[in-house]
Amino acid sequence: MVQLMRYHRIPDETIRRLPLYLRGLTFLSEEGRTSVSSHNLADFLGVNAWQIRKDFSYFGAFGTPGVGYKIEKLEKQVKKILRLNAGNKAALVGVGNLGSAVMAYAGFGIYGFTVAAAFDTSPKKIGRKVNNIRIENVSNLQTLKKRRINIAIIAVPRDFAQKTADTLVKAGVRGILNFSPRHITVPKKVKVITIDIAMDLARLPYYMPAN
Amino acid sequence: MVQLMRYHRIPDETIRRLPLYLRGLTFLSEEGRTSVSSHNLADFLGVNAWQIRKDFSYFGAFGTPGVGYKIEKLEKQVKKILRLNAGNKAALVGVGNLGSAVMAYAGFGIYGFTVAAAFDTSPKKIGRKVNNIRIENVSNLQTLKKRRINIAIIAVPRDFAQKTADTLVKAGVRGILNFSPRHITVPKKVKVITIDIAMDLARLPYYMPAN
DNA sequence: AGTTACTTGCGATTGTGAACACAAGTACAA
DNA sequence: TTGTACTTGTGTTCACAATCGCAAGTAACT
Repeated sequence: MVQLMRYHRIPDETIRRLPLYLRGLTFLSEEGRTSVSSHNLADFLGVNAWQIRKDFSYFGAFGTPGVGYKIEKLEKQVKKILRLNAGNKAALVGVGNLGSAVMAYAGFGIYGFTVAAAFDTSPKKIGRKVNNIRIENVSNLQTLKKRRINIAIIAVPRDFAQKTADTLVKAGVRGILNFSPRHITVPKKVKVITIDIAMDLARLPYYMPAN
Repeated sequence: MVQLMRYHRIPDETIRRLPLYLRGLTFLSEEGRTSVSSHNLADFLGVNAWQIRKDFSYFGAFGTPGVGYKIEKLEKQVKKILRLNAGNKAALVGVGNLGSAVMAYAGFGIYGFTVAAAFDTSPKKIGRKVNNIRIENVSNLQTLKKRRINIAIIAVPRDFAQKTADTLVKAGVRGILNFSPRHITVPKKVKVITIDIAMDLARLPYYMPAN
C-alpha cells in the first residue's frame, strides 16, 4: 500500500483522541486479544472506524489490510508518539478533596504516569503519608528540578492557582494539568490543560430535551 | 444596530464556551463590577474578544456599543440559554475517592447545581452522611424519577459504568456526567459527557518541548 | 454640533477537521 | 489460480468553526 500522506501537520484533535485509542488497546490487550480491526476498536470506544484509521495514517502505516492491527505493536507506537514511554512522573500541588482523589486514582497507570510527589500548605497535612507519598511543604517545590519532575497537577483553591503556577514554572515544570476554575498565565513554552468539572456539568441541561 | 444573524444553528463550540463566560461574569460580579467589555472579559478568561462577541451574537444583542455588557443582565441571559435557572439537582452514583471529591466540590454553585442525592453499594457507606447528604443504596435509584432528579454523575469503577448508566436511564435520567474511563451506550435522547482525567494528563508530554 | 475614543454585532473569509468512498493489500477456500 | 470476504490507507469533498474587518452605535469632551 502506497503512503503519500506523510508530510502533514498532525491535527490537535488527533492528538486528543490518541489517549482514548490507547485506553481501548490496553483494555483489549488485557482481555487477551492480540489483534484488532479499526472497526472493532471503534465499536468498543464509541467512535468511527475511519476516524481511527485516518488518525493513525498521519504517523505511518501500522496495520495490515485484510487483517487489522497488532495490538501490542500499535500500543507501543501510540505511546511513542505521545512520549509516554519514559514513565512520566507528576507532582501534585494541593491535597484537598480533589487532590486526594487524584492521588488515589488508579487510571494513570496505563499511560505510564505516577504521582511521585505531593505538596500542601496545611501543617496538618505536611508530613502525612498518602498512597506511600509523603506530603511536603509547598516551599519545597523548587526541588522538583533536581528530582527531574517536570509535570504538575494543580488542585489548589481558585485564588492560589496563578501563584502556584508561577512557582511551578520557576521550578522547571513544563506541563500543567489545572483543576482550578481559573485561567492561568504561563510562558508559552509551558503547556497548560485545564479541567473544570463544573463547566462540563453545566453543559448538560442545554442538551437535555425539555420536560 | 441591525440584527440579521438570528436564525442560525448554534455551534456546539459556542455552547462549550458559555459556562466559561458565565464563570468570568460571576467572578467580576462578586468583585463588585457591574459592566464589562468583551475585551475585559476576554483578558480575564484567556480567550479572544471577538470570540465572545460572536458567541453572544448567536442569541441576540446583549451589549451596548461604546459601553459593553451589563454583567447582571448578561449573566441571566447565559443561564437562561444553558437552562441553569431552575436550580438543577444532580445525583451522584459511587462515593469513592472521586465521588467524595465531587460531593465536596464547591464549584457547582455558580451554575445553580446541587448534588442532591448520593448512592453506593458498600454497606459501610450506605447510611453515612456526607455533606448533609445521606448515602443511599443503589437499589434506590429508581426513586430518582419521583424526586425529579434527571441528571446524574457516574463515579463508579470502570466495569460497573454501563450497568449504572442503564439503571439511571430506566430511572428517567436524561443527562449523565461520566467519570469512568469507559464508553457507555445510552438511548440517543440521553446526553452523556465523559471526563477522563488520565486522558488529559496523557496529552501533556506530547506538547512539552524535548529536554 | 463636531470630534475623538471606544465598543458592539455580524457578514465575509479563511482554516481545520470530519466524513466519504474506493483503490489496493491480505487471507483463505475451492 | 480464481473468487470472495475482509480490512487498511488516503485523496477528496464537505461541514463547521475560527478569525478578520468594518459599519454603526455610544459617550464624553470641547
